[in-house]
Amino acid sequence: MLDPRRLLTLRAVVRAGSMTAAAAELGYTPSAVSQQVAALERETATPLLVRHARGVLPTEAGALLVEHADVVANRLARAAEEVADLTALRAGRLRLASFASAGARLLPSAIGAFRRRHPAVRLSLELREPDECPDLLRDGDLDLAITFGYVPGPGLDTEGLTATFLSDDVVNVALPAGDPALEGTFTPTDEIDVSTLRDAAWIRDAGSLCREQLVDMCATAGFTPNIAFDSDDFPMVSGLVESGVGVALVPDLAVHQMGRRVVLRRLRPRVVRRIEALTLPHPTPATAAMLDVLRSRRAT
Amino acid sequence: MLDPRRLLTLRAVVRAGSMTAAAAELGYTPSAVSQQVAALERETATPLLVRHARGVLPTEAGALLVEHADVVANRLARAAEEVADLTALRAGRLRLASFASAGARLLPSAIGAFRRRHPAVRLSLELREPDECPDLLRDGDLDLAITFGYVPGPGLDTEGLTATFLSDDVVNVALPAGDPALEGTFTPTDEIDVSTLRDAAWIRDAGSLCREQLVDMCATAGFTPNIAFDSDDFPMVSGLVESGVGVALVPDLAVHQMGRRVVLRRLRPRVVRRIEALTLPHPTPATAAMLDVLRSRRAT
DNA sequence: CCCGGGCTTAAGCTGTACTGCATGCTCGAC
DNA sequence: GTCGAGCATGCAGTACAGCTTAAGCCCGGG
Repeated sequence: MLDPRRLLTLRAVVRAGSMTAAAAELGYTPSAVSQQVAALERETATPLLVRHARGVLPTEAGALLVEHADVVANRLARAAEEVADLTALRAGRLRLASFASAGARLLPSAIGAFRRRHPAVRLSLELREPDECPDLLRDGDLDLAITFGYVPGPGLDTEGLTATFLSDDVVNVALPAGDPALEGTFTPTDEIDVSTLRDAAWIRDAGSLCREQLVDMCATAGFTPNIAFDSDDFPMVSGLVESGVGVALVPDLAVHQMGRRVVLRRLRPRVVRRIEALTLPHPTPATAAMLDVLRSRRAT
Repeated sequence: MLDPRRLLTLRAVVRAGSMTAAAAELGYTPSAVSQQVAALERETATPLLVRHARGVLPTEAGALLVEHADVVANRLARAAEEVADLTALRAGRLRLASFASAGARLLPSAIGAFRRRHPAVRLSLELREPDECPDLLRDGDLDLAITFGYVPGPGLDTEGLTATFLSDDVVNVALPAGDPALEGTFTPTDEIDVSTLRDAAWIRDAGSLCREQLVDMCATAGFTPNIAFDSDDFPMVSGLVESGVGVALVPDLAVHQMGRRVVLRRLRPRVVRRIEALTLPHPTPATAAMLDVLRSRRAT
């Protein structure tokens, strides 16, 4: 493989028509350029220039090398330019992940704002459970993940990652509408003590964190929940609750997926999902920009 | 424009998966590689690698640069390879020039032999008068020229060029077939003294060297020729001679273009066109190969 | 808790490659 | 013919880029 440095000086020489002119362009002395070309001719064991009284002309081999040098030079210039585009957010990509209910409720408006500000950045979003995200981030398969962790609760292993608090998602319990007076209301009015639900049958969200959370919460209250059903779909959970199969935990973000014949109550002690944005500690420009957007939404 | 050297080490690092492995491949210490990458990150003001416990992974910018580096590396390899092809005559071109009669008689078999030996070399041939060729060669517009110079005569200005003798082309005088006994013979048998032609009308080859040569020759013999006609076409010259318009100088190489009703005689003093191959002093491989072919033909 | 693999940093050295200058060459002008 | 301008080149000296060495740090695993 030829020395690219020398190839580029050959290119400058041929374009300028003389070593002296090329040297002036490159900020060198003619002697330096001459030595570079001589070195390249040694490398290729081929004369590349024919020396004239008033400059030089390329041989066939020289002209061939200049063509390649043009491509190389263009690539080097484009490479620098594209990296600049990346940092200026005139290009690039942002790979997002989020859990389902945030993807549906929280992200769309943020994504819209981001796209208006940086239309050239390609966005992608995949649905991921919070506990999958840290490894995906660490492996470089993801740029930003919207996750949650239950409070109280163990939280995620975010070693080596940066977590940005976004909001708290309060968890309710969904009850079948036994009292006709409550039908049609989605606003959680009264609180209900967890221990009250000691004997209830539970319909459980199938997400791995939610599964554990239910068991942990009940253990704290001193009992083991009776799991009647696992489902990963809130409309279905809603149907099961309405049919009287059991009760279910439903965070605020998923409330809109509940049917009309379900009653929601706050829990006591209060259970919250802490929603965070997870990133690598040195975020890419696009990632940082999205964090800005998310933080600004939080304020409003 | 980025430093291509550093770009290529970045490529090696990403391909190897770690700086240490890349260093081993490149024959450097890990420290050297680390410094190169750090320099590139400074140049681009962008992190290019994310450091892990067991190696490194490229950031988006890093991956982008590696793509460009791949192209650069391929080009550098191809460039070296194609230059090697050129010197090994597996590629390249050979631009020939010759005067008309050599192009028709002397070159075809040489070109055939060359093509059999080096089929990958692209050949081109243009018709040029000898006095045009030195400048074309010096300007790099030509690789090899078949030329002639009259002996005795001034010869060409071949300063800075290399001339390879190929053959001597003896010049005859073409006379109208006044004697019916001579009709139908093309073999120049007897000689004729130039001074004998003092009063003849001349049909002159229009080629610049031939025009002068006729005048010079006659001046040496002590008279000025009476030019009746200039033509650049030997069949036409032949016709004019046959019609009795005048006499003409016809070298051996053009004899086959003469009609049947023309008589040819050697001149005294003998006039010869010295046929040479003209090249630059450091011929390209293809040019050298063609010189070999021409020299070997000369021997046979 | 220690160990090992890997990246980084600082310091020092080496070799590449640039400068400066003298030389040789060609061409054009006087 | 002589001289000067413009250009390429070679040599000696030098400076700096980039390498090595050595030490340190971080992280993950036994």
